Amino acid sequence: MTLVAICDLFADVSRESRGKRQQYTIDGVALTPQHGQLAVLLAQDVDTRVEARDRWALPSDVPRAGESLQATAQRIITKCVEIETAPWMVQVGAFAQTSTNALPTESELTIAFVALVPMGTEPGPAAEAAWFVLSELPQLPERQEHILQSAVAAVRDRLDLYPVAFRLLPAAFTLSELQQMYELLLGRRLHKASFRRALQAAWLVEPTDEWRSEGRGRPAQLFRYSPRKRRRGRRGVRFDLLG
Amino acid sequence: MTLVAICDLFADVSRESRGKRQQYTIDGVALTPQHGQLAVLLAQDVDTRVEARDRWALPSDVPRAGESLQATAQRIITKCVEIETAPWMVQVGAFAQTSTNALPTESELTIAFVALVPMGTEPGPAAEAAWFVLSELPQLPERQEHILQSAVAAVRDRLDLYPVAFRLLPAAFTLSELQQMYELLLGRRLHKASFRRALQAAWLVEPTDEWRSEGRGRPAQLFRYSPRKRRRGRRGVRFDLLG
DNA sequence: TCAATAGTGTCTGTTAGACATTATGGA
DNA sequence: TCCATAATGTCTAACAGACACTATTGA
Repeated sequence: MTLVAICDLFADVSRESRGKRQQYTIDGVALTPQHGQLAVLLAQDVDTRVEARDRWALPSDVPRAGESLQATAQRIITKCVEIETAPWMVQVGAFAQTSTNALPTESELTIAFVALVPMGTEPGPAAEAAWFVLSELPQLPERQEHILQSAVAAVRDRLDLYPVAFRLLPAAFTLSELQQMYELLLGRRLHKASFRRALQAAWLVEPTDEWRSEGRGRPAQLFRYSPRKRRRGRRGVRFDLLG
Repeated sequence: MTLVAICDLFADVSRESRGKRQQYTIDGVALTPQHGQLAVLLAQDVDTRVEARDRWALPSDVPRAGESLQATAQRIITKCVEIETAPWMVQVGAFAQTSTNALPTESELTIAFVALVPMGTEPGPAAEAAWFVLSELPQLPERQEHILQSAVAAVRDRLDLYPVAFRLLPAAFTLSELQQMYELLLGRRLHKASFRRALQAAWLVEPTDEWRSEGRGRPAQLFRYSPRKRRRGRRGVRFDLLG
């Protein structure tokens, strides 16, 4: 074995373990409401090769030295959207490469985070990013499709435990908007009277002095998120959802 | 730079990227009921160094070539317990090294899975493993304490969505045992009559012909898990748990 | 017999879901 | 005026939680 060969081998190993292709990456799934649906933030693939043009993918990056997973995900999202405060975010999980159909640009392992971004937030100026409603997605790598499904499911699973719907709304909103947000996240219709009664019992919102008139009907009062008590559910076990 | 120096450097990089210390590991959190509490399966640290003796830790390993994360976790768990069928298992999440307090034996990143093992399952013969009730844990690395808390929380969060309690019971059980299991997982007492009414409405169990007498009182009928319908919850939003 | 546990029947306050009604704007 | 939407009141069936009661064993 010649010295040149050893150096080549060393360079190869070094690139893999230290260089841009780390053993794992972080994927950020940013969700926002748009046209009565959920929309996800996709970025143009940074890979400049010709065959990678016009390919959309979840924003992704690797952690910097000493940077936590959550901080990395925050950085990835905030780089792609015009947002002032850090959005609500939670880890979806780790996803290994599904051995078949592996793209050369994909890392062996990725850890996905899902973030909720208020409606009306624009994609960032620097990054090549855009919102896509879930029903009109471009072609995505197989693993990213799976991550996206898991991310939406992770938000839905937390709906009745955390007030995530308010994270998707502006600071002031009408109760109809709030109900539509819950219906969007739950994927089914709710009864207006019951919804408001439950909302009142939970002491989650307070009315403002403002009213908003849109279209024909009576103007709606604006509310703001303002949790008061935390009356933990002291009811028995609900088996309805089991099975 | 001499050839020897280059070779040393190469060897160092190579060990990190390919050798036994991978960039990520899989941790398995096996839970079982024991003495009215949850118990976790811990293994003796495989590290044979003197200072690592008598150190208990979560069973852990790295994926083999082409092995999925879930399959790796299954292998880790089934190696440590006397179990016939694969237990219920779900991913808890990815945990990076908390930069400070990093032990040299810990990988940079670990992906934790939690498994529910039926009561009475014995630790495996080959492995140096044992059950520890959560209130009497030995000293664990800081990150493993955190993983353990997250694993228990992950199971509790799924309690009202999936019938996980049955995974902790033998095939035949009394309704009192089932109620105790729910009380153990929920961390609070339930009302007997309400519990049974909800159970009957959910069509989750069916009675067997057997009865079991333990101690003084009237013998209890044995039931088995047998989900019939899946009456998805068509009720409104419960805000009690929000806030 | 007493003690202890299993299992069931009944009552009541609460609430989800449905329906109806009033209020208030725009077309 | 008609229509559309907001907001609220009322009714009912269902259910959670509580209590009481019966049933069946061991001590």
